[in-house]
Amino acid sequence: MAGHRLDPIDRKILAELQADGRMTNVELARRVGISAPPCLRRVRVLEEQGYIRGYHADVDSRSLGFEVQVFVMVGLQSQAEVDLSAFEERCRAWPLVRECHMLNGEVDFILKCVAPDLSTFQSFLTGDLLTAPNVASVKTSLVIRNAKDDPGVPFEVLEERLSRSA
Amino acid sequence: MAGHRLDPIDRKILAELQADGRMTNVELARRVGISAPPCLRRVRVLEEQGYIRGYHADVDSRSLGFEVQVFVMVGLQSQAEVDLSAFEERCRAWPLVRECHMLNGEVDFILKCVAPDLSTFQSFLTGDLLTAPNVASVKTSLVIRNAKDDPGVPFEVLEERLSRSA
DNA sequence: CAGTCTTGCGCAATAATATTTCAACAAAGC
DNA sequence: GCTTTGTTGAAATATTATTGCGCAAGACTG
Repeated sequence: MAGHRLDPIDRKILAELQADGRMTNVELARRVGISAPPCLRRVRVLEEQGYIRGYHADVDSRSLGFEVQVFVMVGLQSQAEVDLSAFEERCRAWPLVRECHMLNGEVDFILKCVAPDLSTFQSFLTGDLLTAPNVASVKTSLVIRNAKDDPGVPFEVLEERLSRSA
Repeated sequence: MAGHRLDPIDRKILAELQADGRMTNVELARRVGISAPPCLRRVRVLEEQGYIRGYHADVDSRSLGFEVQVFVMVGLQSQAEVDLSAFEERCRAWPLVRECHMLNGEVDFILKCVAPDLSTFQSFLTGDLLTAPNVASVKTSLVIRNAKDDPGVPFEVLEERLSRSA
C-alpha cells in the first residue's frame, strides 16, 4: 500500500463523493478523468485506508418530525479520564444526542441534540442528562434556524494549501 | 403524490440509507422486504419530496490534514433580520465554516469550523471573523476529541413514538 | 545503461445492478 | 358491485460494477 499520500485524482474522488455519495463509479471516473476500473480500485483503497468512513443519506430531520435541535454545553465535576469516558459512553447510549465533542476551556462537552418536540427534549434534559452522575452544569441553546450545514471538509482549502507548498 | 405520510417501509428505507447511503437498491429492497422496482420508486419519491436531501461520503478530516476543529460562539451588535442574514451570508462564503446555526439566548450563532492547523484558524479568526461587520463578541472552543458523531436522526425514537401514538 | 521491478492504467469480458414496461391486485369511493 | 387510484412484482433491457490481463512509464539494480 503506497496509499500514504493522496494524489490529485484521489483528492478529486474524495471531493466528488463528499458532494454526491451515490454517484455511479462510471460518472465518478469520467469526472476525475480516468477509466472506471482504476477509479473503483482507488475508491476501495480510500475506504480501506479510512479516508472514507462511510456513506450516509442526508435525511431532512424536520420532514421526519424532528422539529427541535439543541446545542447543550455540559460541565462535569470531575475531569478525570475515567469520568470523562463514562460521560461519553452515556452520550453514545442516548439516541437524542447526535454529536458529543470534548472541548477545552470551561465547558467540558458540547452536545448536538435533536428531538420531535420541546417536551421530549425537556424530559430528556431533566430525566437523563441533569440526573446523570458527575454532571455539574448544563446550558442549552435552541437552534432557531440553520444558515449553513455543509458536510465534511473544504477541499478548496486543501488544494490551495497544497499548491502553495509545492 | 400520496407522499405526505410515510409508511413503515419508507421509514425503513430512510433509516437504511442514513446508515449506508451506498447500499445497492437490490440490497435495500431485500432489507425492507419488497422487490427492487417499487423500492427504487420509493427512494426516488423520497428524494423528490425532500425527505432525502442528498448523499455524502463521510471523509475523515484528520486523515486529510484538517487537524483542528473549533466551535465558535458569535454575538452580534444588531439582531435586525437584515443583519442576521448578512452574517449568515458571510458564513456561507467562508469555507472553514462548515455549519452555522442561529441560536436563542445571549449567543446569536454557533459555528462549527475546521482548519488544517491552529495558525490557519487563527488567521481566519482575526482576519475574517473578528473584522466582519456587526460582530460584537466571539468565543472559541477547540475540540479535544469526538466522542460521538452520528449523522441525521434517531429512527428508533421515531418508531417508538409512532407505536405509542398508534 | 540495459534489465528488471513496481505501479497504475485501460481494454475487454462477465457478473450484478438499475430501470423500464406491463399485467395483476388490493383498498377506497361511489 | 364496480370503477378509480395506487402499488406491487415478474420479465426484459440498459447501465453499472467487477475481474482478469496485457501494456507502458518511472524507479531501483547490477
